[in-house]
Amino acid sequence: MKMTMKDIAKEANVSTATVSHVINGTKHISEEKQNKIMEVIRKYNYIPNSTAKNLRKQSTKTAGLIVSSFPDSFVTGMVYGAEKRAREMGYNLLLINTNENSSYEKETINLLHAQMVDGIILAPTSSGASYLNSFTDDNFPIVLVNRDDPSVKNVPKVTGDNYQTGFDATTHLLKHGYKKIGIIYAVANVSTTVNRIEGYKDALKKYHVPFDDSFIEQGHATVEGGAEAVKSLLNREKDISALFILNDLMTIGAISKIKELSLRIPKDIALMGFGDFASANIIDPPVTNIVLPPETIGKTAFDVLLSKINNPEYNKHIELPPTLITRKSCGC
Amino acid sequence: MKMTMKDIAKEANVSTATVSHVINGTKHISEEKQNKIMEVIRKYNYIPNSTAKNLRKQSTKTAGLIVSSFPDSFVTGMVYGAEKRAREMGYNLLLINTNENSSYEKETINLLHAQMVDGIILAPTSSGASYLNSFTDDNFPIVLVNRDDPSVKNVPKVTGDNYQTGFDATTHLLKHGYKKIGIIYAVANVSTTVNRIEGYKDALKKYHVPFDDSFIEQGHATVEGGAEAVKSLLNREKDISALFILNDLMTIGAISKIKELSLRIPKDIALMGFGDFASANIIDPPVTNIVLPPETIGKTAFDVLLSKINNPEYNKHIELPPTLITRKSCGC
DNA sequence: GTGAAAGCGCTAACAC
DNA sequence: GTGTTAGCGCTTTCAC
Repeated sequence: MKMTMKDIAKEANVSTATVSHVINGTKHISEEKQNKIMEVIRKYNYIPNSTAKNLRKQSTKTAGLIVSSFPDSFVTGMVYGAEKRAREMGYNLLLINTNENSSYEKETINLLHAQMVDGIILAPTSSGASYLNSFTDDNFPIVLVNRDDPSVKNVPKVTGDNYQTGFDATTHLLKHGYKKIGIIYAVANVSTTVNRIEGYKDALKKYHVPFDDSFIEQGHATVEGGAEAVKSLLNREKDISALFILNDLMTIGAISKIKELSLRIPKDIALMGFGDFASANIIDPPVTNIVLPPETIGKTAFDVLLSKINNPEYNKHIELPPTLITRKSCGC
Repeated sequence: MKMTMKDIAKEANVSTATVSHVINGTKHISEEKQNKIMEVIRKYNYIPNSTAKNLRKQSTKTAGLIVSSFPDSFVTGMVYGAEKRAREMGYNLLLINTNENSSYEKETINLLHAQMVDGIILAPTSSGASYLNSFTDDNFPIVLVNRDDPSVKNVPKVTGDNYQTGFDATTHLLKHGYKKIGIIYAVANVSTTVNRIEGYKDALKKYHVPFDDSFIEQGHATVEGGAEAVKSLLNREKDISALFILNDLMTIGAISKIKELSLRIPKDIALMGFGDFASANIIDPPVTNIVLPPETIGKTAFDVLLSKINNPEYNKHIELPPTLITRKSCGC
């Protein structure tokens, strides 16, 4: 049978107030009653009903984590970091995957806003998140993660430094002498993609290499998508000598296609991937990647959410730097 | 300002009951009042407080998904399948990762049991889950996923057929003529490992190959762990001619180590991996894997949870069959 | 130190 | 067709 605090109180011959106080340590209760109450609690294995507690306290100690592309290895890492941190801090995490579906995203936020959650960590879809302003204006704690959206005001953000990522990756390729550098990306109109391309452009500019937007190709964020993107890009631009690929699955697909085309890496075409997938080192040749720390981003996002919950004025933008892991595919 | 149903009722000159009925469609309300109410609701962008609703209805429309090793690609796939299905069915998912920590698992289940969740999908740790019986006896809906634990009664289960996985993988290697087949695994005392090894033994028996338990090696479920396990196994058993590796990251580590040892795959040592990782096809040689469908397992687990919620007597064990993806590493 | 009781925001039985 | 109201299980103010 399901026990309530009332039942416990009755059996211990005290009031519910007293029971509540010993459970939460909110007031000093005589040792005698305390012992008696704990005994009854243990006897029935009683656990207070969180729903009732939540209603009363207007807080659920759970946060929403809304991502838009799962399972992508980067996103998975973020989820891991956030979940771990949440747990450490006594929170639970509601995981929602919107699959880049913006109207589902809105719906979800509305739902979670209705008290199910103390705050939300959101990796927005590509459709823009300015509708969030009605929530943030209301001081509902939201933090933007991974993807930035400048149109949302009054939110803290945790992202990787995608501009620097694009800049460093491109510079590295440029230093190896490659000038015709293609880019393959998956999701348009998100800061991760846009900023990396900005960095790419600026690196080209610095090296006086003209920018050509037909060197940029979009594809699906899958192995097959990467293969197809390479094919269509190389078909159009035959003298591309290096590739910067913004997604790990696509990198794998790209390598597959390049080998199929009997092109040699890096001799005929050099390769720079994004995100450090496990097999990067045993592929022939080992693939050079530029990485952003997904787990740290997730963990930090949760910390930032907590800051925002405790201080509505907290609106920092934390940007984590990239790391270049050089192996052979870039010509190193 | 935060609106309540009472506020809406007052502004629309009706009772809260009427508001509730138009929101939930639980009774027929005159079109006139209905319109008025909807208008007020929209005006304030009102959303009913779920906590209050949950308390009243004794149901939260959220389920707990407790996994013990995240982010492992198999687990990630399961999470994806379950989350997707939950969403389709109007449920939310609370994701918890116990990191193989059994006492944290217990704690979590206690917590979630206290009304935060309508049921739980659990991939138990290796420490045994018989303590669950106190919950399942109470008809709290729990489904075991991925890892089976026969000591838990009155639960439905969704797993891969791990016995068949071990049997088929081993048989395939045997048919290629390999007799000295090593096994590398990560987690001891879980059905996934134990049953695959059972299948391995039975396959050996069928081919009249003696079983030798020093052919079995444990390691960490990481790239490095796989490398080390291969090293120590090959050090001990020099005439091993094939390897069955139960975890994808370990497979990658193993390949790395084998190449480092200047051994050729499959000539010197054949390889059978588990789980179809993206790069399997572009590694040299492409690696043969036996796979169980993580996404289907996750999706099915959620369906089964729903069945269990609706029918406390539902206790089926659904076992999904493996698929062999033959490439080159096995000698094919 | 302890208890009575109000009230969090909703649903649903019941009355009209 | 609509309103009144009890009550879900807890926390917390206020008396004592």
